[in-house]
Amino acid sequence: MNITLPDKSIRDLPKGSTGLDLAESIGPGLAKAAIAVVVNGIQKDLSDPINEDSNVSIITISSDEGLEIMRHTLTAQVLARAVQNLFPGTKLAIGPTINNGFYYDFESKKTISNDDLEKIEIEMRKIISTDSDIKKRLHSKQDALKIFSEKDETYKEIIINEADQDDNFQLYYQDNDEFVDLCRGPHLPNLKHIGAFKLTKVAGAYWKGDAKNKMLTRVYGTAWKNEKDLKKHLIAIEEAEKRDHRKIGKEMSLFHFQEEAPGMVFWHPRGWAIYKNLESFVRNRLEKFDYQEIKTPQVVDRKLWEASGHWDKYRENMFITEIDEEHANDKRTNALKPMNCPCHVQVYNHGLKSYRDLPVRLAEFGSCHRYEASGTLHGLMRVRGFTQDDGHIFCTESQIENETKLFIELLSGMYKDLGFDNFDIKLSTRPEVRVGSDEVWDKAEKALENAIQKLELPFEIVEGEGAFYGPKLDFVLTDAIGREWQCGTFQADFNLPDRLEAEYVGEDGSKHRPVMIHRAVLGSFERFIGILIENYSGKLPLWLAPEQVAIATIISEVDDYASEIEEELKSINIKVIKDLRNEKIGYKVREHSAAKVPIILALGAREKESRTVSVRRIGSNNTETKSLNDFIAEIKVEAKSPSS
RNA sequence: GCUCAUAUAGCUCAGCGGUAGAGCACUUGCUUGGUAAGUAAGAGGUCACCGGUUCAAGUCCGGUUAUGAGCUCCA
Repeated sequence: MNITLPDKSIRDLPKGSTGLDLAESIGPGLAKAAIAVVVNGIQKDLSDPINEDSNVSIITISSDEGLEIMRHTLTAQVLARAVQNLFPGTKLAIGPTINNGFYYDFESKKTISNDDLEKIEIEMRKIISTDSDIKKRLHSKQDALKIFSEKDETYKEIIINEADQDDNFQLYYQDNDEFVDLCRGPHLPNLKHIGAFKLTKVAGAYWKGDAKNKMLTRVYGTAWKNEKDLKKHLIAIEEAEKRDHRKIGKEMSLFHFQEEAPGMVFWHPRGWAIYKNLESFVRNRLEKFDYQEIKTPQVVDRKLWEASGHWDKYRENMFITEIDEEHANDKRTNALKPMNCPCHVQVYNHGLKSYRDLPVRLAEFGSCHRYEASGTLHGLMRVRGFTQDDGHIFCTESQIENETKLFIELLSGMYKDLGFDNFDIKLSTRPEVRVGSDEVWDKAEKALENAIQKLELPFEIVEGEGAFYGPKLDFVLTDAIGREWQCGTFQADFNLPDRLEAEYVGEDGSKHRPVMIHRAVLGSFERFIGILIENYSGKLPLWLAPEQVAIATIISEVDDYASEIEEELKSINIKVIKDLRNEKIGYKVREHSAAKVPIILALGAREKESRTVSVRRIGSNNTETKSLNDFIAEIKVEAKSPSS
């Protein structure tokens, strides 16, 4: 039979040759490095026979595919075996690979904790050092079930029973046959191909990812082809931890949380300064795009939530308020608003609207409260009290396309000015369960798609992931270290205008339902500020920084000069810290650098004499001396918000 | 919400049955020093909360709350 290699060369091998035979026919080096093959696009074990003319490529650990196979073998054959060696009676569930590593889910009588990881690693290295071959046998369903039921591997039995095949269940063994695991494969032919690895954490995980099921113990690890790559990865994780907004927020005293209000931010002066800078940036942009800003109530009677449908669906996530009976006649049940849209419809409904008024664009910095499950709270990223840069557009179906286009223009400009040049767009289409006719969905999906295409932007379609009330666009930005954050959203809604009876008078003189579009660019201010802090490692651009210039004196004779500069900077709205303390300049520089003040001016006798300033910028160890007038002119321009 | 872990000074952490510790920060004295820590002294704590074991509990046990890592969830 003829085997076609990726370089199009053809080799003639006897029928039934294995991947290993093929590799050997090419060269001994490759035979040694080979770990698996891809036959006609499907990954196979090196020992699998090839029975017909095929396109075959050989996988080594240097490729992404090879690395994944190695991680897979490491978890399924080594980690699983090590845990069973150490903790007999542990049952195996599943052990897949993930980005940069792998995990395995176990059910064990012994609670496995982080302290056990080192012990498990040692056991794993012991197993690897045996250089065992990994062998595969195929079993019928019945045989496979028998093998695992004897071992009391409940989860493997479930997997086999739920599989649609009747035979060819792949079981992998190591040398002595003591350890067996069911696996789709392929695996390394021998444990000596395993590279560098480290177990990273243990955590609970539900069987099959369903909260109704039993909680299993999941052990996570990371694995690479060599020590160098492993180290690189561990350093990258450390770097990411250094920019954790909770850590930086504490260091810079931006905000805090406390027990009495879990998930609600106590903003400190400096953190709130950032918030205000961001808010006024957004406000200016919204005005430019013809939004009208409104403000609606925090506490609203349940009747409105019943009408909007939220009471039925999301009540368990709402903060409900009841008035103490002793103190009020009015015992109505209210809820803190979990979202702004029902209130926005109330504003829209006030006064008769004509088709000439559309589109109506209402915006609100809407404070919302949602009772999020306690385990999901996470710094500023996931909170219970937050403020959306929310907005709702009431328009006709035929206006959706243009509104989409305008929104993307608004959003891309804002992201760019905030320092995010790249973002992806995801278009989510109709889900199985939905409201509205197919005809309307066709039009709405088409409108969103057309708008993106006219702007010549790439996008991805996510089938069936739209909300039940309409299709949506999600905007995902990429931060400085390559992490993705979904922030912006644009959702057409055919449901709420109906439920809350929004109307406009059409050209024909009769009443029609407008389409409502829910949209946000940042998502929530809290979360977005968290993202900004992590993106910039706290070193925010001058216009967003809570304190912009620190004036640090070297000798007390220049205090008056420092005060003069302070006054001048304040007069052009620059936020200044004047540091006249009896400390050395090195001490002052260190302190203000740690506080991430963008600009430090050091003033000594020379500067006062020549009316200059010595400028030191955050992130740089160089200083630059320039005339006070030049500095003022420069900073005046630089500190301007990009929205002004 | 679930699993596991953690909770000691403003911050970072040590202490693990026998009178609460360190570094930094803070206050005061000396020091006017040229770009990431001058120097000395002082002050600062119901050891998260509630209960239990013990002659004796930050220390051991149980519960509560919060936080962390995952899981589930996110209108």
